[in-house]
Amino acid sequence: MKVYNTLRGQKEELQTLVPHKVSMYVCGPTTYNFIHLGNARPLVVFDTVRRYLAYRGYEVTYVQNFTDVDDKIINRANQKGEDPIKLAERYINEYFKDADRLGIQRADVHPRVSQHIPQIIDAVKCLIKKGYAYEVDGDVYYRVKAFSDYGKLSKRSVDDMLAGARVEVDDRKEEPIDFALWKKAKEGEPSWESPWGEGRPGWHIECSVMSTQYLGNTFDIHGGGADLIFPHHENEIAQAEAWTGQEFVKYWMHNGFITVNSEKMSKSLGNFFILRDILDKFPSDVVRYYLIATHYRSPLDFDDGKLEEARKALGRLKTTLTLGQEFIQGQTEAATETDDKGNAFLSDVTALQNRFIEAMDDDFNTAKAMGDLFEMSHTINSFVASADQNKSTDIKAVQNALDIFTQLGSVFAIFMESGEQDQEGKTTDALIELILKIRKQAREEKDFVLADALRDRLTMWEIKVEDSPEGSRFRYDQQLATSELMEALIQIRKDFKTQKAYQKADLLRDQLNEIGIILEDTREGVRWKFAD
RNA sequence: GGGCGGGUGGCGAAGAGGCUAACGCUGUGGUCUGCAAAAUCACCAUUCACCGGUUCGAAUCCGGUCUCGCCCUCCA
Repeated sequence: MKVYNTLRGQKEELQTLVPHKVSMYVCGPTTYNFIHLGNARPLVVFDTVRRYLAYRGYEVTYVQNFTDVDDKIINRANQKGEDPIKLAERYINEYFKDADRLGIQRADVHPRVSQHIPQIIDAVKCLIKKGYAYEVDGDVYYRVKAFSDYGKLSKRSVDDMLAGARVEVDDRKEEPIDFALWKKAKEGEPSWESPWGEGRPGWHIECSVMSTQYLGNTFDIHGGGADLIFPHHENEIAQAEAWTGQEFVKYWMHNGFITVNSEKMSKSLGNFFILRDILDKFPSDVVRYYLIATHYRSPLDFDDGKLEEARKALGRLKTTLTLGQEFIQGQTEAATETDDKGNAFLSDVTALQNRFIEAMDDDFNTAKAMGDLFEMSHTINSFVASADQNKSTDIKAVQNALDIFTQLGSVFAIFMESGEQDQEGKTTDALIELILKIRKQAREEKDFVLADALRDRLTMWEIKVEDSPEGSRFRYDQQLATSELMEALIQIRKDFKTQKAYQKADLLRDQLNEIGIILEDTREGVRWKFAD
């Protein structure tokens, strides 16, 4: 298995510290706002890495931090007149809501800066003692020149950086590139007691301290966005390796950016999209598919059309699932063995599974692996189309193939169940069923004008209707409002009445009653309400 | 200015020396269907920014040119 290591700029064979175990740390968000789509990319990317490693038999220990002490949090809290730690806490909770919706597995540990102050102080003390840091008037700075490997991750030289001089000049620092480990307390900021007086940690020290605390002085994988390479990750190395004297991280992984019109999506440019707004418009597995259909190190351009395309593509994979499950459904007896035809089919499926694994083993090539999944989809579809539902060996073959297909899909978490349907969802489904029932009758009566009109109306609500000899099936992705469907139904009933088909109109009213909806005819029109 | 990574069909996106340049979207035609949809089958890049070179052989390696993005400052 190969992983691209930013540290050496090449793909390397993954050799973990402990065989069959992987320890990984991913930089989490600074929680002062809802996360945006750009923040979601590393979440999904590294969640996928984690899931795949587990699929390959690794036991993964996963740590992701929260930066809950930071300038931005403080600024925002002061604006709102709120306690900074409380504000950060609030957004941590919001973060979990979004991450859960996206199907991100919780980390084994989610450490927060505010809960690791003593350990951070110890680390700073150690760095001072070893000559890697110095105190100036309540502030503590890292002495970059003391760490000879500085720049090894971001591949820049200290001399170049000093020459660059885009760094803010501060006379109290020995060198402009020295960075803060501990900041002296200012008015209105959260602060803690330390040997250098009241203050708070600098940004970079937290990750060095918390990652090594939970994963050891050396651990396997450290992930994050490419913009963290410098200075954040470079500084993490400088801090951790200086005080432990050991290699900090074996493999550094960095994801590329999401762009909008080829410009980086970022808070400072203001061209960002809040994740939950997107999740309100598109199902989370579609968003996951979109984020993973491109290799994690490549830039990824965003617009609504991309998600629409993702929805269609993913729909194709899900159709295979539906088709396959329908084929199996109701068949109690599946053979224990498959016949020659089934074996040939299954060996095709297995070959594609191996290609999937090969692709993922090559630095998590999700784009390639996704292609293999589509080919598997074709293979299964065509077998199902030609298979005999009365042959138990065929049933068995489809079952085995679907097992493989869903297992690979679960590595990407793209076959998410819609979850617990709420009351409104159930009513929605019942209403659609009702419309289909009316349509079925119309078709039996060869009233195709009505049948097509009904389908058109459903299509208008973006509900897809598919007829098959077994009956009609419907699918829809977006959350539908009951009120919209009711409008359609009321219109249908009105049409019945216009045609003087009163029996049908009355029947429809009774059927709505059964679902728990009461119609009231008034002079102005028709009103409806839920029965209690 | 320095560092890093790109430029592949109408669009998105794999491929990193040699099988027909994956896969998805879009489009076209056939099967199926009351008509559709879904499914299915077939077709859609003689060519991989450009110019040279290495090689029996290059989209893939080397040199140059053009061009785009990112980092060098808080940012995933």
